[in-house]
Amino acid sequence: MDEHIFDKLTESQKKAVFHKDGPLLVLAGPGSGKTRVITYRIAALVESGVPAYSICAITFTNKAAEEMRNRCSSLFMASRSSHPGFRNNAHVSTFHSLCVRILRQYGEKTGLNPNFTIFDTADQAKCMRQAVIDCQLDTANFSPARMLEAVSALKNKLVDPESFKQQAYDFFNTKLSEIYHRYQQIMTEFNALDFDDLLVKTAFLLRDFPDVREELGNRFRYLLIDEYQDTNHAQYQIARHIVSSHNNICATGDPDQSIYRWRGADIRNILAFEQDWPDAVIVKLEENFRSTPNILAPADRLIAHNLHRKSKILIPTKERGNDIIIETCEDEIDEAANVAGRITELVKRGLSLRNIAVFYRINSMSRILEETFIKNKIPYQIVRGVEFYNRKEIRDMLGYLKVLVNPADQVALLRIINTPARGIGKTTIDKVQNFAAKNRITLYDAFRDAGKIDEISAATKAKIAVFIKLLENLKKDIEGPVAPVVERIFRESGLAADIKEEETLDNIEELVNAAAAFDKQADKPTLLDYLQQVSLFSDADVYDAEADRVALMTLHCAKGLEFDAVFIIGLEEGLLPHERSTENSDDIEEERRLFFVGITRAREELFISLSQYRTIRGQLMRTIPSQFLYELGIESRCTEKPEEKNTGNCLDDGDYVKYTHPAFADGQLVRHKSFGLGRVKEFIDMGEDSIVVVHFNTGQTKSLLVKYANLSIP
DNA sequence: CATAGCCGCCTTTTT
DNA sequence: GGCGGCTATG
Repeated sequence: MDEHIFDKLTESQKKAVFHKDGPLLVLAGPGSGKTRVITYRIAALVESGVPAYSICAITFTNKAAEEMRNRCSSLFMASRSSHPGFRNNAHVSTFHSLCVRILRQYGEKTGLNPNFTIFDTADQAKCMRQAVIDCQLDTANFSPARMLEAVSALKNKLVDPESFKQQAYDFFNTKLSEIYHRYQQIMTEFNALDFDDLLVKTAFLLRDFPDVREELGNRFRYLLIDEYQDTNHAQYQIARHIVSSHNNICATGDPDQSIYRWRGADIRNILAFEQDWPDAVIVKLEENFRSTPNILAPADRLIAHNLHRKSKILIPTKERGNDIIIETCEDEIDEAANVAGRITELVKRGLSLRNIAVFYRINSMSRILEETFIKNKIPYQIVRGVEFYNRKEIRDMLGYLKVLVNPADQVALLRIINTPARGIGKTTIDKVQNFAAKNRITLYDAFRDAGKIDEISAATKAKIAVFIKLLENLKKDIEGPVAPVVERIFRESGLAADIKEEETLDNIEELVNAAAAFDKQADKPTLLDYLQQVSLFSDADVYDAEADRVALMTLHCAKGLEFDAVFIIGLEEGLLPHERSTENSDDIEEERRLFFVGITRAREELFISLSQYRTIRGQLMRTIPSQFLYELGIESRCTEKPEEKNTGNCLDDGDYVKYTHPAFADGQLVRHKSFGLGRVKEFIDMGEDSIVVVHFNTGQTKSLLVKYANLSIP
């Protein structure tokens, strides 16, 4: 490989890229080239004689993995010496994909059937519902979603049902431990794993089987982990086990960009790296190559408001650019129109749509944008959760495939048993389920033996027999490439005949295309591999960065991406920070990091907006500007909007707004020196003279001038 | 047993 | 506002 490939790296980047063996932590701010360091480090390792197949790189999303694989191969393409097979040999994937691989190979040691299905949130909810009912509890008090959240938190900390039972001290936790236990039982019966199980089972496998640990350590001599700040405890343990024999771990991350605490991400992983690996070399990347100083400085001021944080320097390398523009709009419709107008303007100035993105806090905010963009003929793509694989026809189709591969998957079986309608209704299913429970067999086997169930009429038995026959026939030819199998099953299952709308058909076609793409990249495609991969696929992975369309996505999805122009909308209390995160300061800090991540995606232009009114759940609400706006520390001029119609869209009728006074949200807890604790009843936004009405615990209600009241947030 | 329509539930972020 | 589950009706 030509030496000059590495020439464009900075000195500190080189230090990380050419680091020899042993633990290495790359602490780096946004836009400093972390991911680039990993890619080049893979190249440098191979260059120094390390076989590519002994390198394992972990990324946060499948999309990032795909990109890294591509970048690696183009790096090698650019070099004079070729490294054939490199692309296929280095393992680049997410933690979850790696775990599937490990479990498929070694899982049987723990009694795991390798044909397992991976359950998504909807499947999980069905099982959890059953678990709660089986524990004789009410799904109203123990809502399945809540229970799943609690169980997930336990799994992320690697707490199994048995050890949790030991530490469950009160009523709720005792019940939770029963539910957790039952839920895992059900999952085992169905031969299914949820997302968390993939990590948990792998971590325990590595913990309990030194031979597996050793084999994996030999297989992967180098482990590189990107976005280390967002790893959870289970992932941390897996990483530790893999490198236990050689300590060749390289992690990159930025504590200020940790935005997945709610999902179990443990920021301590990155903070304690030096304690975990005392001989670790730390490389800091402090230069930012992405954003203009006009964007970086406010981002820096914002994040400085986080108290639980090691401060670090962000050195801009770009020339001065345009200031951030903050705009106050009438309502969300006005806000969307404003974004559309701005985008039209940017395009006129020569920016291409693929370099523009709009970020928001919650998915539901995309709807108005979508409608507005259609009206204004602005091409866009929404990078959104699960969407595609959540469609009914897709789930039905996958249901058939799953049952064929894993007949124990009862959730899938129940889905397809009467889809399309074949005269097997609830009553019959109940009878068969009872039979299955009584004889301790799977539901699938119970259906196969339905002839033995007396309560079922002969006519229904015949229908069941037809169904079972259908499945056996479908199963006959499922070897080889997946796409033809999907197509055949679509026809023969009767789903095809049942389709009424054009769009549904298009979706199925897209599924077949996805299967064809899978066939193409797999050495030896199997239906099982396909299903296990499809379950890990999501929204962000479908995002096409090459397409000339504006990208719309949540702030969480924006991680790792960058654009010339960025819009962040909905800077309102309750939305950003989100109301569910306003209870404790740790949550607020995470919201602030989220905003920080959004801001630092912008290369040149950044537009931030808020609406004075917003319709939430059908109710028109007056909003309060987000506290984060003040924390940017900018004096913001409300500029004219492109399609100018002066309707008092700017605070204080337009001219000059200085974001210095704090805003209070309704219901917010505050403390006053003499009145003590109270809750905000109302906040009247009048700039410097804003009034806050507080109902104090003493029973009194007071209207206070914010600038004199000196309220603190407890 | 199938279907339609209604009611009540939840609604942050995602692998 | 959207979905899942339940009920009433054919």
